[in-house]
Amino acid sequence: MTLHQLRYFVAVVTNKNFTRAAEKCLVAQPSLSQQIIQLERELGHKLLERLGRTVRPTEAGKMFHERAVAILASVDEAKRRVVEVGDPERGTLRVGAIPTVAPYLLPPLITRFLRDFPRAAFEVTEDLTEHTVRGCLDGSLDFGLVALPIGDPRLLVEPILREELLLVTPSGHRFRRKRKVCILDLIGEPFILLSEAHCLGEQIVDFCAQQSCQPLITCQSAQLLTVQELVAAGQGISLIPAMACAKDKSPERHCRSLADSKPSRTLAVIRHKDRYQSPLAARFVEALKYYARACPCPGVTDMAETTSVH
Amino acid sequence: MTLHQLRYFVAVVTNKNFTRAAEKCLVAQPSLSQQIIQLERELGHKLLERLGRTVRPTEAGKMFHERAVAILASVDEAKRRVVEVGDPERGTLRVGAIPTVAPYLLPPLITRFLRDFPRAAFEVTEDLTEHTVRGCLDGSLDFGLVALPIGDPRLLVEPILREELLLVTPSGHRFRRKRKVCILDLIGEPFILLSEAHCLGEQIVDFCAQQSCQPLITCQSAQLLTVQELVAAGQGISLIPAMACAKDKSPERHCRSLADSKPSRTLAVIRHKDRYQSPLAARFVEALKYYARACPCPGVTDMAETTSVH
DNA sequence: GGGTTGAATAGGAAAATCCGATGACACTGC
DNA sequence: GCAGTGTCATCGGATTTTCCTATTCAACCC
Repeated sequence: MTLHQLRYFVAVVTNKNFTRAAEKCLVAQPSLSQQIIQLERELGHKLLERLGRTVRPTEAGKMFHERAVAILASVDEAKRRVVEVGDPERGTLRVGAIPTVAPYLLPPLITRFLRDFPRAAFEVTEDLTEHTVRGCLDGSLDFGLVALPIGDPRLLVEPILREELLLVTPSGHRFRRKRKVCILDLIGEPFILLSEAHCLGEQIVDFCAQQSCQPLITCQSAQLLTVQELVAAGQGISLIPAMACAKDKSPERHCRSLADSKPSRTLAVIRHKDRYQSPLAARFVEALKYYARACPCPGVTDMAETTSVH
Repeated sequence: MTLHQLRYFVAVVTNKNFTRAAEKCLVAQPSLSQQIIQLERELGHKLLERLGRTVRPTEAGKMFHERAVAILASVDEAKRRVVEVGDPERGTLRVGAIPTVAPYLLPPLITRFLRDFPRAAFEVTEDLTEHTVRGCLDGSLDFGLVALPIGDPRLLVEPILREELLLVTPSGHRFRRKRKVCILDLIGEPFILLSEAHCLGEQIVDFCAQQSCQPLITCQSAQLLTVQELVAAGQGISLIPAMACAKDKSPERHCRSLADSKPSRTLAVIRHKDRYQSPLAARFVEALKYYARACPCPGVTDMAETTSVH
């Protein structure tokens, strides 16, 4: 058995296809096929079912895949830890973050962190909550930045900051003339919602349902930026995280707090409970908390020193 | 990085010597040297300090060694689990046991188990408590049979049976004429002790100290069998586990229970808390408990259904 | 059926690994 | 000191493994 064989096998399972897997692994398809066949021969079991056009793992294959991913992650971690020995400020931090957080929180944070730790390096992976969680579990991420709630008991969840969701309206909207806008004012208002694939989209729907306020959803978009631009274009109003509003300098739209029940979300760092945390990673989490306290952005409040919840 | 390189590296660390490691790995020494050098080059760090005649790992090397052992164990486990898929009664059980237990408990148990599960296989490793514990921790053993106490919090400890330590005397000893022998009768009596490397040796010393009874230790031996033979040869008396007495058919020595405070030890199965337990391994632990209940040997009592202790 | 997609096979090239012989170095014993 | 020994690194060539291109074979799709 070879680590290459494990890599090839994992690639086939994730791509469900030999040819694409071979491309990803930068080898020719026959080479990959041979290695898989040899792996199966050594183990004495078929790992993959080749049925016509699709490939999927057998029962044994599923089990083996799980272990193979763990082994590869473990190899990777061993390598990275060797680099860290003797210079705890050197190393690569693999950070996952959801798309509604990553562009607003990470760039200033990473910039500042690299000023203090110039020999650190970053690998940022922007993806939905589900994938970020999976990355933390299988070891391909050191930690993830996501919004609560997070349920997995294998993860350590540290709340970092609470972020208000602000009302964003086109500049010329009639709400601008109101002294205050309440949640129930949104009823019947054309509303632009983030796709429910994002946890933020879900959370807004839940919040509105709780407040018995059903806005008139006119449009669903996959990106926060698109939502903002649609608002500017006069297609409706929306609720947007405070940090996204703070970054938004466009004169065509305007952000404000709701007057009565202010919706918010809590961002948290998640990481695997049992996995080793490098000194550098620990420093980054510290920096993150410090940043939350010092954040100049209105609508963002740091968490009181909470103990970790799972 | 290659799995072979990891194996070679681990072999060098355990043997503290390239040449011997190469022999163990069934390759020539230059091949092994090259692979180690390449591994070090890839990681960008020296892993081993070659100082004159001895080799020892650097700081980075120690850390990497720990991970390498875990990775290799994990590869091994993945292989073994593939074999188990589809036939949960097939597989290899890697059992560790201390020398004062292994020859008395395992042979009948394994014989009986193989009658019920003929497609199972065994790999028995007989070694002192410390090594057995280490094997369970690093994954080279599925479980271990040891005597309490066991302190490591990463282990699951299930007490199996309590075994009395019986007094063994030469056939013609004056104790044979006594109706009962008490612990304090042993004072000043020539006593043959098992080497304190064995936990049993330690336990007997502790027990005697507790009872303020200091026998006259005339001889320390590394094997239980040697102790028994020395007793038969009239060199003294000793305390021997009940199962060892039951196996002992020699007419030259005689076993009996102490009349007052009966010393005993508790045997337990230990295994890693987080590691996967194969169905077959679970069946073996069951068989072990069943055997403890049905054990025909006087001085052995099974544990009441206890919850696992750590 | 002809076209397409995708995995296996074949044969030879390229690369990695291995081996024996040898060199370099330190320690040992006289 | 100085030969002797134990031990790891280096060298050149043999062996084995891996990889690539070209091709075949099988399933699916019109």
